[in-house]
Amino acid sequence: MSEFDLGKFEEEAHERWLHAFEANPSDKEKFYITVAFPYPSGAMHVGHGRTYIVPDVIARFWRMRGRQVLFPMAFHVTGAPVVGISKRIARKDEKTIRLYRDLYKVPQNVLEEFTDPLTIVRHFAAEYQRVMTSCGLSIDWRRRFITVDPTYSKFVEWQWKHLYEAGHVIKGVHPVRYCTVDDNPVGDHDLLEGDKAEVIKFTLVMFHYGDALIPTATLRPETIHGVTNLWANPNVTYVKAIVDGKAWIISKDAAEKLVLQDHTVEIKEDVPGKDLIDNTVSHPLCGTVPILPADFVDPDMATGMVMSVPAHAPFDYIALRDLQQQGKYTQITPVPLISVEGYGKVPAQDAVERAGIKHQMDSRMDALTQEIYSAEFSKGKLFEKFGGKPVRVAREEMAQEMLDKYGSVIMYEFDQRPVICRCGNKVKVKILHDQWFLKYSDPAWKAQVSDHLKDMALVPPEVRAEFDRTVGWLKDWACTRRVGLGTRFPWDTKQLIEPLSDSTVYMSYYTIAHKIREMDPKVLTPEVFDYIFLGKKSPDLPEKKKLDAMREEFLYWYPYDFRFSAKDLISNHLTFQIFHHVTIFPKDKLPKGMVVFGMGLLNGAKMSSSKGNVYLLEDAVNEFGADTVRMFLTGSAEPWQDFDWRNELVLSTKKQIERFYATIMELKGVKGEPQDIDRWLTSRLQEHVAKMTAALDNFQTRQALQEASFGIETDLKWYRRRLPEGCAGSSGLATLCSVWTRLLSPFIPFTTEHLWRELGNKDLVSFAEWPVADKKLINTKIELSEELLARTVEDVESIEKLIQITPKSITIVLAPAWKYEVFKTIAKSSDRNTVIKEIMKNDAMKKRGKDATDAAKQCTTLIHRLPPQIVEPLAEEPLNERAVFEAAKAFLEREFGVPVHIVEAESSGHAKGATALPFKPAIVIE
RNA sequence: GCGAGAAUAUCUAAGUGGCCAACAGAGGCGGACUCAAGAUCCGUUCCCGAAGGGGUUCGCAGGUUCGACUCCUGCUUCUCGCACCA
Repeated sequence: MSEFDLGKFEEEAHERWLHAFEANPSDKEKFYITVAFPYPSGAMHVGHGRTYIVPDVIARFWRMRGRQVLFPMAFHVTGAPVVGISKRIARKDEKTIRLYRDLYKVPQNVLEEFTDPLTIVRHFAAEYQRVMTSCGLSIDWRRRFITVDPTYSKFVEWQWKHLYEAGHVIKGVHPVRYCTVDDNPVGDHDLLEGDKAEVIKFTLVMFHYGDALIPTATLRPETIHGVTNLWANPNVTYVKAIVDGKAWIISKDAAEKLVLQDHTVEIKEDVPGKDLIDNTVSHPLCGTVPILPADFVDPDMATGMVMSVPAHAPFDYIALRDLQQQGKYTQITPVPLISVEGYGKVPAQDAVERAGIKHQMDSRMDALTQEIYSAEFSKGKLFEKFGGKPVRVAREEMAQEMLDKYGSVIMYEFDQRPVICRCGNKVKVKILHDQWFLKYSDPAWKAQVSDHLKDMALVPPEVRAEFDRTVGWLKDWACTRRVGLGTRFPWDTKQLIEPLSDSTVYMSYYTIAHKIREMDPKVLTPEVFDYIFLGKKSPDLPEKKKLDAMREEFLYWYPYDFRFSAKDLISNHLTFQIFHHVTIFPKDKLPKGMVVFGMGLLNGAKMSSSKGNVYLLEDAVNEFGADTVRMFLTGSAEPWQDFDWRNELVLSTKKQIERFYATIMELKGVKGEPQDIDRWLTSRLQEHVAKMTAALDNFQTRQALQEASFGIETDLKWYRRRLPEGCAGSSGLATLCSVWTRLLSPFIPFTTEHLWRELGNKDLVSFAEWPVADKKLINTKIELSEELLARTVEDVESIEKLIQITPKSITIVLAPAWKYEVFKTIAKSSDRNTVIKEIMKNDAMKKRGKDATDAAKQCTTLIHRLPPQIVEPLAEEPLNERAVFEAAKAFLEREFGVPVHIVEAESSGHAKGATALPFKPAIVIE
C-alpha cells in the first residue's frame, strides 16, 4: 500500500499536468476567469497564494463540470516602484538589500544585477511562475506576457486610440506634490511625513498696499465683506517680489512656491514683518483695513499673510479679542455677514464663548474652526445686502468674480503640514503642464458604467454599494507619467502611460497572447486589433489567417465570466476596467462578474512585506505541502473574509488530508454485502454532493470544504458504528471513494490525482466528471429512522451519565398512535395558539382530558425544537418507530451492553411511558 | 472627517425571527491503543443537576415581538478605501 507522501504526489502530478491546462476553443461551453495580475517586485507570500489559489479551485471545479476553462496569467511590470528599488540597490541602500537578500532570498549574483529594473521584474516573474506552478495552479502558461512586451504596447496604443476618439482623454494642468531636490513628483510611498495631506485650492485675495499688493490665501472668498484687518507675523521677514510683473509682499517660502505654480518671481528686497504692522491695505470689496500683528501666522502657509474675518473665524475672533484685552485696536468690531441656524449674530464669538475658550492656544480651536466652517457651508446664507445667497453658491461665484475682476489668482497648498520627502526636503505643490487625464468625471461615461454594473454579478453582494459609490466619486485620473517603465503615450511620446491605466482591458489580450506573439510588432496597427476584437474590416491587413485564428479565440472566450481581486482594488482598478470596457467593447463583450477578496493576516497581524511580517508561499509549500496550503487558504475563511495564517491550524489541515487519504485507501478494497445502512450513507452522500456543488457555485470555498470534508467524515463514523459486528462495510463504498475523491479534487489536486489512480482510473481526476446528486437515491425515510436512532442513543447516553448507576436493562417506550395524531395536527396547523382548542373538539381526545392537553403542549414544544426537515415528513406520514428500533435492536444492545426492550406506552405499565412522544420515546433505565 | 463592512464561548469561526447553550475546527482536560508519540480513536470543555431538566449568555444601552444571536435606534471598538499608487 502506498504511503501518504505529498512530495511524491506533487512530483507525479506535475509531470502529468505539464500541458494539461492549455485551453483552446472547443465545442464545449467556455468558462473564463482572470485574476488581477501581480506586480513582481518581490517574493510571493501566503496572502498572494490565496489570491491565485481560490480562482484555481473555481477553475478546477468548472473544468470538472465539463466547461472549457481558461485561467491565464501575466505580469504587470510597468510603473515606478522597481525603478526606485533598482536605484536604491545601486546606491547600496542597506534596508533594501536586506529585504531582497534575506527575506526574499535573492542569490548574491542575481542581486548584483538588480540595478536594472527590468532584471528585477523578470527575475520575480519567473519566481512567481515557478511558485504558482508548485501550488498546482491550472494556468495556461502559453498565454503569459509582461506589460512591456512590444506587442502588448501595441495593444495598449490601440486601446488608447479608442479612449481618445471617444473624448475620454484630455489634456490639462495638474497640481502634484513635488520635491525640488529630487526634481520629481512625490508619491505616497516616497513620503517621510504628511501622507494624509491633501492639496487644496486657495483663492488669493489681493489687497493694495501702497504701490504693492498683499495676497492673502483663503478658502472662503465670500467672507471678503467681513474683513476687518489683515494679520502679519512681526517676527517674520517678508519679501517684496515682482510676481508676473507686479510687486507682491509675501513670505520667502511663498515666493519659492509661486515659482512652481506658473508664476515668474523676482525677489527685490526684504520687508520685516514689524514694518507692516499698523499700516493699512485696501480692497474694493471691503475698503481700507489695518494690518495687525499675530504670532500664529505661519510664513510657510500659502503667502504668509492672512485676512481676518473675526465674525466667522474663531481664530481671527480670539486673536482680535486678545489684542483688545490689552487695550489695543478697540475701535475694530467684527462684521458679520452670514446667518446660520443654531448660532447667534456673530457665529465665531458665539462658538468660542459657548466652548469657554480662553486663549488662541486652546487645543479645541481647530475643531471649532471646522465646525463653523461646515455649519456655514451647509446651512449658512449671506445677508440680504450681500446678495442673500446660500454660502455654497456664493463661495463659487465670489471666487470666480475675484479672479475675473479683482486680480485674484489661484494658489495650491497642503491642508496640513509638514509634508516631507524621503530625502528630507519639504515637499511643495507644483503645477504640471501637458498632463493628460482620463475623464472619469464625465457624467455620461459614469452613466454607461453604472448601467453595466447593474448587470454584473458581484460577489459578495455587499460590495455593490462600494462600487456604486466609487463610480460616483471618481474624478479625472492623471494618466501620464514621466518616470518608470511603460508604453509611450501616443500624443506626447516624452511621457508614459500611467501603470494602472495600461492594465484595464488586458483580459481580452490573454485570448490572443500566445498567437500574437508570432507576429512582428511593427505590423500591429490599430486596424489589426480592430479586426481581432471588433471585427472591423480594413484593406491590407497582414497575415489574415493568423488574425482570423485570433478573432476566433477572442469570440470564443470573451467576455470573461469572473474577475478575482482583493477588495482594496475596488476604488481604482476594478472600477477603471469597467469604464474602459464600456468604451471599447460591444455590449455582449462586457465583463460578467467579479469576486472581491478579503485581506490576509499572519498570526493575527496584517501581512506586510515592508514590516517583514510575511510568510513566503514557497516556504509554506515546502514545509506543509501544496495541498495543505491550498486547503487551508480556501477552507479557513470564505474568500471575501479576511483570513489568518496560523501554523498550528495549518498543521491540523494537513492531518485532515492524511486522514482522508488513509480512509480512501482503506475503504477502496472493502468487499462486503450491502447493508440497510448503506442506503442511508448513499442518501446522505447525495445531499453532500448537492450542497457542496451549490456552495462552489457561489464561490463559498469554506462552506464547500466543510460539507465535503467534515460532513462526509462524520457520516462515515456513524456508518461504521452502525455496521454489524465484524463487517467492514460493503462494496458500495467504492462509489463513495470515487465521489469523495472527485469532490475534493479542486482543493487538494495532488493527493486526489494520486488516489484517483489508486482507485483504478487511468485518466486525470482534474478532468474527471463532477459528481451529480441523484435525487432518486435520497431516502427521507431511512434518514429519519437513523435520526431517531441517533437522538435516542444520545438521550440514553446523557441519562446514563447523570444517574451513574450500572444499568441492567434499557426499555424504549413508544408513544401511542393518538399522540401521533396530535403531533400531526399541530405540525400542520398555521396558528399554534388555537390549535389545542381544535384538537380538544374531537370527542376521542376529550375523553382523554388532561392527558390530551398535556400531550398537545409537549408536542408543541417538541415541534419547535425539531428542524423543519424532520417535522414536515413526519406530519405527512408517521414513522414506524417500532420497526426502526426492532431492526436496530442488535446495534442498541451492542452500544449499551445490556438487553434492550421495545414496548408500547399503553401496554408497558411504566410510569415513564406517559412522557413518550412521537420521535422521542420514553427511556427507562433499570 | 467621509464612505463600506465587522464585533459570537480560551482562539478561529458558523449562524438573517422559534431548529440555539449555539455547526465545525484549534487548544485544554480525562481516557483507550501503544515501548512510545506531534499518529489514531472515545469522552469532556458557560453554571447547577443522581432521568433526558433548569439557569445565565452572542460588544454596550434601549426598543419592536408571544418569542431576538438574528429586526430597529443610539453608543463603543476594530478592519478596508478616500486616488495620481501598485
